[in-house]
Amino acid sequence: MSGRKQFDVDAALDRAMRVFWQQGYADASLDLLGTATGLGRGSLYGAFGSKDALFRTCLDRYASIYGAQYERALAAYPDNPARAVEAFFGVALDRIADPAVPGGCLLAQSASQSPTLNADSRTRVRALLDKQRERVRAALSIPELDAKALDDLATYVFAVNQSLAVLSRAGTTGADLHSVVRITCTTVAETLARAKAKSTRGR
Amino acid sequence: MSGRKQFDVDAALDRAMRVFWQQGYADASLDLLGTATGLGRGSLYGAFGSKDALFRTCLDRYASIYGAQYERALAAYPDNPARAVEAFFGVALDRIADPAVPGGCLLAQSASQSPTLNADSRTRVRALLDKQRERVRAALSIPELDAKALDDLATYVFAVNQSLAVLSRAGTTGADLHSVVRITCTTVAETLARAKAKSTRGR
DNA sequence: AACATCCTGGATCGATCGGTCAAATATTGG
DNA sequence: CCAATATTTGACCGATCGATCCAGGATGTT
Repeated sequence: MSGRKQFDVDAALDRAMRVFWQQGYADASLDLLGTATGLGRGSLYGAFGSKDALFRTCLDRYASIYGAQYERALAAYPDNPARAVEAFFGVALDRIADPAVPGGCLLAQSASQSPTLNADSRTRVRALLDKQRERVRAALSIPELDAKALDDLATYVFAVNQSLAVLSRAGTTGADLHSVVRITCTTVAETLARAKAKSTRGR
Repeated sequence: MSGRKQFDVDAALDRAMRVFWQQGYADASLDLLGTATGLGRGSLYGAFGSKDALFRTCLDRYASIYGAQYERALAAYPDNPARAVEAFFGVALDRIADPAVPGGCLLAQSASQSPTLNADSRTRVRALLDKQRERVRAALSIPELDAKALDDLATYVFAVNQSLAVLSRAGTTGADLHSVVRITCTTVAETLARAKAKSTRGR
């Protein structure tokens, strides 16, 4: 046995992830990926199998990194779902405003380009997004809210979060995004308060 | 003089528009466009100049068709902005549910792929979207709402509308989209009511 | 030091892209 | 019915794509 790995796989994945993130799947050519990672085509294929497989690995890495951030934010206020959602959006806004990483959201833009993706990648994107929505749903769950209302509210928060990424890519200013979040958070807080009030009244 | 136009330009534009709409700019190849319109490459270039120019013409056509629908909906309830917004979303939901046209929204997905577009096309997309947002702003304008709150609310409605298109492309069900719209409309109605109440109180 | 093993970089493949051009076709004016 | 003119067609171009392959180099064991 000999000839061990001669490059840092994680570092290369980070670079590749950013290329996909910034360019989208189709416009992330192997040349770009190779330049960004400092690897030749042969190395990329040897290490990851194919462009599709590399993409999926990057998706997982992205979901792992930012999914954990979302989870932390949602868990920060276990007794106050409205505040938790606020923190959730804060993660997205911070990431979007961070000049060190590309704009938007890798998952969101992958989803928007879904029809042109490989079937496997499309499935993976869907699964990762569903997981994110489920996290929001769990954080919003309070006894006073029935299942249908909970699903709707989670879908709503999830939808707005997706739109933040898309809008920022389209050129919407950070101030406008904050406005959207502010209104959304108000809606969530009021919806929850209304559910509680109704529950108390009906008791 | 002789040799007049031998094909229906509008019909060809309709076909081309749907190809861009369904495939996105990059994946709408000239072969696909040619097959869809029944025209050869030479004809396309003779009539429209370039792929970019054809795309922009399709953008304008799209904005003209659906912009008019949005405008009609918003104007249907001149004294009730909340109802107007409801009608506005109704147009989007109907179009998304219509099996006769591709899913999503040509402008929304063009915006989401903005970074890979030609600079001219990108500018055009931005302009058309700004126009749409301005329409919403005008419909929401009531004396009791100050400029900042009006801008924020218009941005919010605009953002949710964009997200509907993106989400539907990503596989979100029509029922979920309706839920998002319902919550959003409630928010708009309450925001407007709150502004009116505050204005009366402060008088 | 010599060997076996794997990684690396670059040449190369077939396919497809947007765009161009000349020959063939269709239409209109005389 | 013929000639003039514009349009349509399909072959073709250079560029770029994802993917493959192989010779050469780096690495760790013996």
